[in-house]
Amino acid sequence: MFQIDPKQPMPLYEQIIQQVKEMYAKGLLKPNEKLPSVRELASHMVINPNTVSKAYQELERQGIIATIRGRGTFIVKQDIKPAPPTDITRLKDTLKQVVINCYYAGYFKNDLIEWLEDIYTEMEEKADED
Amino acid sequence: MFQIDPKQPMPLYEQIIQQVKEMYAKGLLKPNEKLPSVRELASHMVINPNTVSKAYQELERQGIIATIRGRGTFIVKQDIKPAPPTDITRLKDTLKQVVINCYYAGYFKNDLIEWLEDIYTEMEEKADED
Amino acid sequence: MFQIDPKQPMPLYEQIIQQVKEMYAKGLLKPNEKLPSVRELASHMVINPNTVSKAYQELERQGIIATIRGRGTFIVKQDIKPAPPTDITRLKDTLKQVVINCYYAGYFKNDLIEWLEDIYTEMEEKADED
Amino acid sequence: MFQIDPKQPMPLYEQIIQQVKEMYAKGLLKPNEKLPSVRELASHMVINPNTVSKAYQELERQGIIATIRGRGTFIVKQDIKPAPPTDITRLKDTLKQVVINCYYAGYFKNDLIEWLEDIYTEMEEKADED
DNA sequence: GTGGTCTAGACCACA
DNA sequence: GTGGTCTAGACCACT
Repeated sequence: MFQIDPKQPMPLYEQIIQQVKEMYAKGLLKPNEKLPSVRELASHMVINPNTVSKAYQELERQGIIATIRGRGTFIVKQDIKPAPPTDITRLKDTLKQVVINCYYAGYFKNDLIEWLEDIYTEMEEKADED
Repeated sequence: MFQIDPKQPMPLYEQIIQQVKEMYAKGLLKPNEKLPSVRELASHMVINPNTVSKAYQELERQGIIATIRGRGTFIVKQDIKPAPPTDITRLKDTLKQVVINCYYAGYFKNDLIEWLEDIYTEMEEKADED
Repeated sequence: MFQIDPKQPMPLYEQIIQQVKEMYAKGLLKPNEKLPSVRELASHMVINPNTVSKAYQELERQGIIATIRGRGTFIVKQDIKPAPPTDITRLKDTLKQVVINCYYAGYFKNDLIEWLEDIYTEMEEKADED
Repeated sequence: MFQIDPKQPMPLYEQIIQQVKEMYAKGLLKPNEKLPSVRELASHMVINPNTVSKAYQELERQGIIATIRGRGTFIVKQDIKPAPPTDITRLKDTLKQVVINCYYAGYFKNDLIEWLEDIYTEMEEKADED
């Protein structure tokens, strides 16, 4: 279900967060769907339960999921709210960094737009499969 | 000249690296141009010389700059070499994360393409000013 | 385990790098084996942790070891990839310098070949002990 | 005549030393032959005279050259004296490092022996040309 | 516990 | 003047 790699620079708990968000964006996780429990996921991924717990807490803080005591953790229906300008600036900055590093790798505007198309196509395909 | 912000999550030395790469990509730094000395830049930025030194060493490792002993550090002419596939995968992954986080912020394909256009326009403008 | 000598002209951190590479080449360090922690090695060698850290970071950059966050650093399985021509030229140059300095010390081709034999014999012996 | 590269890690003055020693070993410089003056060589190489001076001083210390006041600097006839054991250990260590770094570059005993043959062949050829 | 970052300040080699 | 190395000691993020 989830794929994480401890050797990657991104923290494990953040890899989990990204995966959940990605799966929701792709439609692989629907609102009200139940997520695996912390212990279940941790043992399945062979990582520390605290790490999974931290990911879930952060996801809950972001309003992506909600835990109901004694029942489990569930995906929450997202109402897209306009993000604070700080976040948008951060996103643009990250994008700019990608652009610059692509420059040094020999990839330019058209390549990046193509990559974007690919990513969105992949997301929609997954969504249609359901 | 350089602008860094200690409050940002990105390490100071990496902010410097990004700035140098950005300035070169924009044409604000030309090959063979001398960079400020480690001490100079450090005192100007009010940070520790070691931090600047670390940034310069990493830039040298990436082949962006070269140090000539006792003389200083200089921008190196870039021959754009095809990046290893690992790096390209990393770049694509970073882009995918931006896409997903944009999804939650209510920005989609067209917005991102527009942002890309803006970034490239900004880069070319700077390059033309010389 | 490791032996370093602060009196030698080679920087401490590079001595560590060489030792790790030597031990791996000799088979004394196996893939996936854990290296001592930065603090552990530093206190054992009576040097500053930063120095060990620098050595480990450079080894990671060279793909010899990998760090897993919060877990430690581990030897990585080496896939011997053809080195860039620049590196080979550097190796040949270093070898040439050895030859020249041997000339002045009164040692010539046969002596050097004998030394090479000795070095390779030593490496294989260690490898067989496992 | 001499070729030096300020971007290489070896100090300029040591590059000069190595070149002189190499040329003597190859027979391109004969005993009693006059070397260019410090200022001459410095202006020809576009480097600081102090750097050339330092190289010459070190060469003189090693007994490779001798300066006669008012006359110039001359190559000294080498009587090969047995090197102190410390130096031999250092040479062997350097050789071992080359071996280890060759290991990671995918070159092994036979390759190194071949390289050695090449270097000695090159030296003898030059010597015969005179 | 692990490694990563940063500071302050020292000393050295090189040009 | 330049950058490189090393120390001592602090703080942080991650597991």
